[in-house]
Amino acid sequence: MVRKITLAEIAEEAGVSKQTVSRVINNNPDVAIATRKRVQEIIDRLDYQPNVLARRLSARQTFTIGLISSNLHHIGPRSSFVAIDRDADAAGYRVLPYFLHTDDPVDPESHIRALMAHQPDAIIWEIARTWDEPVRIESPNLLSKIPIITMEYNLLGVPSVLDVGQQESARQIVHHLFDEGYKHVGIIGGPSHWQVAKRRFAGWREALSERGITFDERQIAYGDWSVESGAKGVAQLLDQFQEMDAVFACNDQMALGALSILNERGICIPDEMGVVGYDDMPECAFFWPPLTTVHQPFDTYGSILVHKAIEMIESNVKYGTFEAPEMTVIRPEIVIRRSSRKRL
Amino acid sequence: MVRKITLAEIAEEAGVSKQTVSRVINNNPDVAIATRKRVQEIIDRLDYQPNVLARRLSARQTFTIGLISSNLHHIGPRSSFVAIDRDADAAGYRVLPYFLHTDDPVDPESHIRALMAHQPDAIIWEIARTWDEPVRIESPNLLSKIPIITMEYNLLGVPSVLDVGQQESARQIVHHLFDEGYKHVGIIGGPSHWQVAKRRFAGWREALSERGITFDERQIAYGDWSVESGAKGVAQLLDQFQEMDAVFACNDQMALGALSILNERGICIPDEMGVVGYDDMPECAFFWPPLTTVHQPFDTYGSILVHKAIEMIESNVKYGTFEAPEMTVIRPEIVIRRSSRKRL
DNA sequence: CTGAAAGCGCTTACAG
DNA sequence: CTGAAAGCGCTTACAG
Repeated sequence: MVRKITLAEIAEEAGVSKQTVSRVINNNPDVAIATRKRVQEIIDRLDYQPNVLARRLSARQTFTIGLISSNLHHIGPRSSFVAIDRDADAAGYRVLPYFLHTDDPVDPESHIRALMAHQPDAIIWEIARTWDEPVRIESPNLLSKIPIITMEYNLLGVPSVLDVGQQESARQIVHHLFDEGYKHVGIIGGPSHWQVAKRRFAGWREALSERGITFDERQIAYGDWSVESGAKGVAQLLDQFQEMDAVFACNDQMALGALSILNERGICIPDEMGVVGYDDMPECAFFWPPLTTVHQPFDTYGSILVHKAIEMIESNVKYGTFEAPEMTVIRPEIVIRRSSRKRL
Repeated sequence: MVRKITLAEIAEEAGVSKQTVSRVINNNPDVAIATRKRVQEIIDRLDYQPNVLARRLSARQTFTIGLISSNLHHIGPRSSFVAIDRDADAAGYRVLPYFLHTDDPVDPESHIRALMAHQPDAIIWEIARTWDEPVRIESPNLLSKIPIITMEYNLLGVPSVLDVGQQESARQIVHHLFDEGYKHVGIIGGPSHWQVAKRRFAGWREALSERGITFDERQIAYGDWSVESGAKGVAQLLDQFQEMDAVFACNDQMALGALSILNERGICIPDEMGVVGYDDMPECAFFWPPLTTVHQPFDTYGSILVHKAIEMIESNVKYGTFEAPEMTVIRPEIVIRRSSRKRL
């Protein structure tokens, strides 16, 4: 391996001390203009690039934000991640992502510990998983050192900085179906260990009960968020819940699967069957027919997470202490398209 | 900020030298069993986690692979990235991703230089962009130190390790349309600074010329890969190329946009109009009607890139030199679904 | 405005 | 099997 140029060599070449070179690369104003110019020229000529590892090791801060995130194949984690990465970059931080590649049970402590070894200034926990028993991070070592924040639900004993009204918007979209004149609303739920799946399911149940409808097991199918599972789910519902005239798929992908089966069987949407989804992925407006859904501003979620994390980091650097910022509340709105317009 | 436990403290506590602790955490066999046990117990009790930065700074290797990638909103870069991250993890490497968030012109040298500051063991350049004039990495400093590989096209003067037959499969899918009896095939192309867009376009043109068809500007619309642009593109084609009876959208998203407009206008697919896409994203089989497309094994692309990179890293570590591995050739296959089955 | 010294937390030869 | 010394490439007080 070819050796890389070091700060010491620049200092030597310029006939100054290492600190002076350090000041130049860090834009410290306490350098004479002539000195700065001479050093900078040598840096440029030798194509010198400071070693980030060394810099991070010796400095107080690494300007790094750890992120523990779900699989990027899902629109939510993906869109939030893109926003997190972009906004962190713009603020002078690097994101250190740690992606979970399976849907297996996760052990938050071990993941956070692994990330901690990289000395991030803060950690964002972006996994929407739920556990049968409450899970909290126990090790005080882990909690006290740097800010750790979560997306929504206070699962880990760490502050959640963002409250998304999943249940409320699910409730609203189901009410919308009733308002349109549909009577028998089935649901294709998400995997039950996802917190968001539970919330959306609860919203459906709440709307039913507000309409005085008795809860019925036949109205329920479960998917795994995938298109295939939405297709299977609607087929199962058509079979076991024959009076069904509308279906709430708990994400847009599953709604697409449902649309496909319904179209295939010649069931007319929205006249004979209403279909609604959740997320408002960019494709929704181009489904056949265009899909009514709940719009989630994932981009905003990501931005909020980064900015709260940075806020906490800066407090930590300045005062040696940090506290949870105020929780931001977001209420996703429903977007009505043709798939649910029975009255038209 | 609370202090973190260091190797020195473990050594002190255990009454051994730092090297011995180092040997324990690195699973070096040259440690007496009793010593190892005692040290390990203290490590566990104090919840010690070695500082990755310090380790990387002093060791020869960082076990890090730099990645320069396009926006993850596109299925290709995203799926490949997931595979790269997963396979690198499995092999004991961390991926250091650097995502481009805009579609603006990029300067490869500056991106590679920025990544280099993190001391990766190799770099994967995963941007499919093209430049008007040939772009090569000039700085010998950049090229000689660590392996840098690209996805396909030898854009940068660095080895490309994967050859995907984009043009050939585009050609095949257009021939498939002719075989089904379609006569007038329009195209919705991708942005022209994407290498893959050029290749797919060339495949379309090649098929036309093989069928003895004269090239006609009215048959062409350009999109930007998005669903919206596919919708606009097909509307434009319907307008300017009225005899059109089939359309090749250069990715599935744009094909979805096209399907939407065609359905909207009551044009029957596949009888009156054939539609084909490119990529075979998981949703394709559930479009209305299900979409004929070219299947790209993005997952495999990612795996190949990682494994070639690791191969080169290991050669570099062992022999202090590396060379470009053999290029792997992949020929994506077409997947025929209903959107193009005129003969049915 | 500039520099000599110490230190960040590890690993690498080398010696025994 | 174990350890004293030097070093990775920077930054941080501190002194002048």
